[in-house]
Amino acid sequence: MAEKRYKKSEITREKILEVAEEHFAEKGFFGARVDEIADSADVNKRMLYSHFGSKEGLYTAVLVKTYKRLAEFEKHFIIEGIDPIASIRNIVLTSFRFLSQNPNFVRMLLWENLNMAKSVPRDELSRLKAPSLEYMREQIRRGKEQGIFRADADEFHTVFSLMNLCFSYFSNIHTMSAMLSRDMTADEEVISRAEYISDVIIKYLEP
Amino acid sequence: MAEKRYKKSEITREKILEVAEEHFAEKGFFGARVDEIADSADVNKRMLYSHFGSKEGLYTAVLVKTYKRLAEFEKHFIIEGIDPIASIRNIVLTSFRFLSQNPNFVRMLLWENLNMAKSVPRDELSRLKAPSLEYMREQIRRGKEQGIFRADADEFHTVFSLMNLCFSYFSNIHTMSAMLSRDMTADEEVISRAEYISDVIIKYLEP
DNA sequence: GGAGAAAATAACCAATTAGTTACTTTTGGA
DNA sequence: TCCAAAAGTAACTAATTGGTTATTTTCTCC
Repeated sequence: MAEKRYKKSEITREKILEVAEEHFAEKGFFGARVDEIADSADVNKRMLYSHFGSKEGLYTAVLVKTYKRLAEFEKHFIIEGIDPIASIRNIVLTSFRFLSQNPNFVRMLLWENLNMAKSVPRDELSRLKAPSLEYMREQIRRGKEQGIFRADADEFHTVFSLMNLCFSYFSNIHTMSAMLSRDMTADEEVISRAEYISDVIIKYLEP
Repeated sequence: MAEKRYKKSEITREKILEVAEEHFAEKGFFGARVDEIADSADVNKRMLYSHFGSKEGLYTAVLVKTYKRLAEFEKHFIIEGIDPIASIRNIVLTSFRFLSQNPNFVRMLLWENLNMAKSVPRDELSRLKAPSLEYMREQIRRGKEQGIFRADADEFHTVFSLMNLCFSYFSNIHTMSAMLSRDMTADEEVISRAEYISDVIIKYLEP
């Protein structure tokens, strides 16, 4: 049972990671404080450093963990034996489900986007390239072959728009709610938004 | 000429503001350093404080200035005497022009969105509510009245989508370029994107 | 041209920050 | 039972940070 030895260390590590995710998602890399993370996790700062080496090391670990959740979720995008239109609706709904369940993912991605090309090199993360993107494109292609979608519909831009529409709903929800004077966090609002996005995309694709 | 007195002070103020915008847009409120801003502006830190009171005061001043640029630009959204379809194309193109010319605006808005409800209270800014939003909605309504657009097209969601599609192109351009392995900063790419967005929106609105 | 106020400077301060060191406690296997 | 290694603690450090003070320079108006 060599693996089980000092299991408590692993628990501490997980606890730090969990708390750190909240802090980094909330305040970003520069806004988050190492001492605060250690305190919130009820762990000595020393342990944080022995596990992750530095603030940056901890941040990267959080980022990897966050991205992994998306990778694991991607299987839900794929449903066999449904028509391309249903497939697109499923992609939108699945994206909405993931994004609403993972607000930290949304925020971490936004921070990353803003801090890009700075301080922290994240080579391994730059090859994110979710496989589901290629899947979406396939669905459009399949629809074209079946004559359900226009042959001249732009596949690249459509996939890009679909992603943007889903993501930006969650990333701008607060600013937009204020700007448009309409609370968009309500459940029925979220669902109606997902439907609308599917409608727009499908209408564009249709002949 | 009492106003002209000590004009140099005003020049210093502008210089600080200009440099601070670059720093805050680049690194955000927490990432930017007061000393660096003062150094870059070739100005003594003391002057920065006598003009703006605090780091927060300076940040708010930059934010106000940035937002004002949008307010001034909004007139370009409005063109009299064109049909609703041309109007929507103009709105998209104008948004693209503004956003590509004001990368700092894009970044400041992203930082604001992430820091929202934190530390810095910005009451006066929360009532941003660009009047052009109402104008967009009017154009859709006008199209409906003329029978060019579907009567049951969702006005709110469409305005929201149009904004999101335009904004997210510029806010995610780097992440997305990497993810989709396609450099989207190139000029012809930007133009084709604007056209695509108009197409999607118009196709949704058409009967 | 000199008086007085505003603008500008440099050196300083107190608080906070990421990161470390020297030390004690716990653990699992022999 | 004992011991070596790992886990954990608390106090410390050096650097950085936003912000200030005491002082000198510059400018406008009489």
